[in-house]
Amino acid sequence: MLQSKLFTKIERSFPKDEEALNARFLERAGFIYKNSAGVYSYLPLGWRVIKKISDIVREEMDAIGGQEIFMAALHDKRYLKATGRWDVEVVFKVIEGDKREPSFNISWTHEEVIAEIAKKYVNSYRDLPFAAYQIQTKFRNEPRAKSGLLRGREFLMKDLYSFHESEEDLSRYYEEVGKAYIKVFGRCGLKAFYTLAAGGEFTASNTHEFQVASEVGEDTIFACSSCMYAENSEVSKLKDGGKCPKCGEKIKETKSIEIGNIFPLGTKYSEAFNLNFLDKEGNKKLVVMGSYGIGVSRLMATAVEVSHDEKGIIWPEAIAPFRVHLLALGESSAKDIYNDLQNKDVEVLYDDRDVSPGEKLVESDLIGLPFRAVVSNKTGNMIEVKRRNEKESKLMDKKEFIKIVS
RNA sequence: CGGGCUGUCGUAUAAUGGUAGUAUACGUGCUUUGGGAGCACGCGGCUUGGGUUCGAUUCCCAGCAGCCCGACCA
Repeated sequence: MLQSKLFTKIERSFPKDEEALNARFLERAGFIYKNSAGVYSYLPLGWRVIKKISDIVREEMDAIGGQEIFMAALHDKRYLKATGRWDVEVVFKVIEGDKREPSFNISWTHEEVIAEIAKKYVNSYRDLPFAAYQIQTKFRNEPRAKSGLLRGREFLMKDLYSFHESEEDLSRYYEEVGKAYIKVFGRCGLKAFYTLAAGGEFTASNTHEFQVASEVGEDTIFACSSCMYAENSEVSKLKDGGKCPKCGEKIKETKSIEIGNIFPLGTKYSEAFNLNFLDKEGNKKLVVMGSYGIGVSRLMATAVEVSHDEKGIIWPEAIAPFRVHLLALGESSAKDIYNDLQNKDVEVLYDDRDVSPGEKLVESDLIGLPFRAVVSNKTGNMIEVKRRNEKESKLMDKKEFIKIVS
């Protein structure tokens, strides 16, 4: 993409009303736009990141048999009333000025909705197990939105739901999902702790969260960085400096950001919706469910929080909006290199604007693409290539450069 | 929802009870080109309502909005 065509621009200064680093960088560099507190729009650069993350999530969910769907965001009150969760909703009045009681909520989670859908198709043990997921906007009536994209009233979430004939089969799948989640976060450049936690609104049993160590996190965990096991301080009996119950290494107390969670739901929702099946012996049984979430937009913010320097973002390669930032300084042109990269399907942002070298370099650091390639009258026929996470640049010819970034 | 702080050109800021300034962005022209270039000209602003006052962007009250702390929470 030509940077001169990008409709967003980079601000000279940080927004005055944001303290959270993810919001400061992402807003200033034009990745996102704040419409209201905790309500953000994704602009071209930001949406590219979201798409990268979503694609990784899709690949890993598909790999464990998840079938992608897209459910309604407006939920009649009967759904949440069936499970006694109607008092925690974000309500929606269908007609403005309507004085009647609200009868719909806007989606904050989909256990009830998918349980009802599943009821239509599940009759026999032969129909189980299966899993379905979606990536969709979730709405939460947060008393206090904060920390940029980390806690919004509206956010993007991947939610996966699984259906089983027994607790044992749920456990099997639950672990499979846990492993897929570690893969997702790893591919996104994040080291996540597999963390024992409480179930909250969703289930009475213990659950697991995926936590990324960060000072700005809202959670406190006791974590073993040797085997990546952790326990949330809400439920843990571990101590800072104690021994990891899994591998015996030292436990450290740390603040962390929750970027995913997995819930063994049991039969709470299938009971509420009479989601039954007949087993091999012809006995009627309740379907056993699990639900599994990844905060897609929160993941983007987390990547910024854990990967940046004083000059800007340092995107993990797999989720960077582009792979290469190509800068033409001064009178020079990098049009031919740009075309070559595009022919090789290398995602490149070409700064072809008529602005000073300093401005291009500063803004390039802020945007934080993995590779910066500079062409100027100093480089001659060569290209100065620098990785965003390294200090030194290298001069190389076009052939070598294309080989490295392809 | 309780507490605190803050609302001034697009952005970031300054001053002021009596004509609101600077930087940057933007427009025009010329020069310039390796870490946010220079000159000239131009465009553009006091969150809303009430109160005090001859006069309020400024002081007071309330609302609204944003951020932070707490409670709550993916």
